[in-house]
Amino acid sequence: MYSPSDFPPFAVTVDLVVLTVRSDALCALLVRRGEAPFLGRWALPGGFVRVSESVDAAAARELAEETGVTGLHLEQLATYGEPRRDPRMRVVSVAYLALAPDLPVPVAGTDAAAASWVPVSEVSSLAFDHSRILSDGVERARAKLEYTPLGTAFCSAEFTVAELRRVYEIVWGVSLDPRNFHRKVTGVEGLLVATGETTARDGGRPAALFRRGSAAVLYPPLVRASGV
Amino acid sequence: MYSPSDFPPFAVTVDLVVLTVRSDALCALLVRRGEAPFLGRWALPGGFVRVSESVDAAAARELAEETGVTGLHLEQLATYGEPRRDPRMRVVSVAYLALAPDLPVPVAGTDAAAASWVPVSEVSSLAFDHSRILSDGVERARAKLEYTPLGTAFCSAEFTVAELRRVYEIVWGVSLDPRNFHRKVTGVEGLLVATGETTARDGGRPAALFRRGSAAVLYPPLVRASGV
DNA sequence: TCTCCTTATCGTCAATCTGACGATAACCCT
DNA sequence: AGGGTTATCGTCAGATTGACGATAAGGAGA
Repeated sequence: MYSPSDFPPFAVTVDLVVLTVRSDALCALLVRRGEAPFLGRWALPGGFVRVSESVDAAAARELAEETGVTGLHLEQLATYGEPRRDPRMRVVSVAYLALAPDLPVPVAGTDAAAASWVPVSEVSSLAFDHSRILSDGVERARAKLEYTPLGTAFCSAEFTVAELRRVYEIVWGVSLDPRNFHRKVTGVEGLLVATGETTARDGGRPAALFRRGSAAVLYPPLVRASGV
Repeated sequence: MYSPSDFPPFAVTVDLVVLTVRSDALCALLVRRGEAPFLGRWALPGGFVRVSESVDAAAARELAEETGVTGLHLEQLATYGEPRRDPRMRVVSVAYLALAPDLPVPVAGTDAAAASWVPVSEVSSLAFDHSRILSDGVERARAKLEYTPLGTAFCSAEFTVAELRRVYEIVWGVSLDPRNFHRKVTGVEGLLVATGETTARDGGRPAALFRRGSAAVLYPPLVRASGV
């Protein structure tokens, strides 16, 4: 199989689809490219995998560099390896999906130009094949909200049912019945852990605060395209 | 970001998790390594991505070479990039999952040593990190049977409800109620298209033959761990 | 040919789940 | 105190589910 002598050399990079929910929109973290090709164009944050570093570790490192935060949910999305996706050389890019709560500031990247949160609905054409990667990431996030507790990754450590519902509404682009959503979400085993505290962020009746539970899979799932 | 001059070189390979259902077991296609390291050990089929070829195309090519069949379902599984997964050099491997109906013969690979179908329950430790890749592939297949029409990829072009049920039973390792399975599966929109023909393969009442429909997602899904 | 065996397919029924939506509860503001 | 707002609980009819009975339609052997 492998023959160490004559393998064709590739560059391997990681690209990050970092999503958050802020100001009523699903936003992605984008950087503006500071060099050719695609100079001045928006792109996904990312960079080379180092020789002694695992690909996963490279993604975590880039994520920390870009957001200034560690501990975010990070998972592999897919690998993109068309021969001509980078005009300069053969680059295979492993894309990762990260979900973040509404972070204080976009954090200026260490190397990249200005980084900022852009609503995914307003993203036009990105550098390289990054538009494709972004939409794959968004679709993955949408799908995962159905059957995993990933929606909570968009919330801070403690959150209310209404905040979680807003996440679902914004990511899915639908509106959900607050009463049915409350019933379902509190009924899913291991999704939410009540802290016992309440909060009154909105003038209405104070809402109970929850922390994410230990469930890895939602059963029953929250189905998209339904009145929930 | 990218700086073409000083990128660290990697070898990029594809590894294939090819699954089929045969003789009452979920089986994977394995090859026996003909060279060091791991000489004589079982491994997943795979090989180098060529310079001018996309990663997806490399996977499809290797799959055709190994099985002698084209047109199988093939999807990206994940990418494995630990620094020391190959003792000789830095190799990043993009793994693919392929599902095949019970193919006539294991087909001797062009370059690899003998290939054969091995029940996944009997697979012990494979070369490299291939055990991990295989179990990721099996888990992906199990999960995808729930909400995609992928079970049909294990069947030939025309199949009966009972054949599809056997696929589910074997892959999930459970036993399903034939009556409820029949009701659900024929109730899912776009999953099955009746051919109008029947077959009597098993002594019992002849079963209607179906072809896979156009549905990409099963709604409602067939939930695992239930009496279906 | 008739009976039995096997598998396919259709029905039934109670328990559960779902979506729609009414009713309260508990806060804020004026 | 009254009105506005959000949270949470309840109710109810319709759909879905799992368990399982009943019937259909073939083959094998008596």
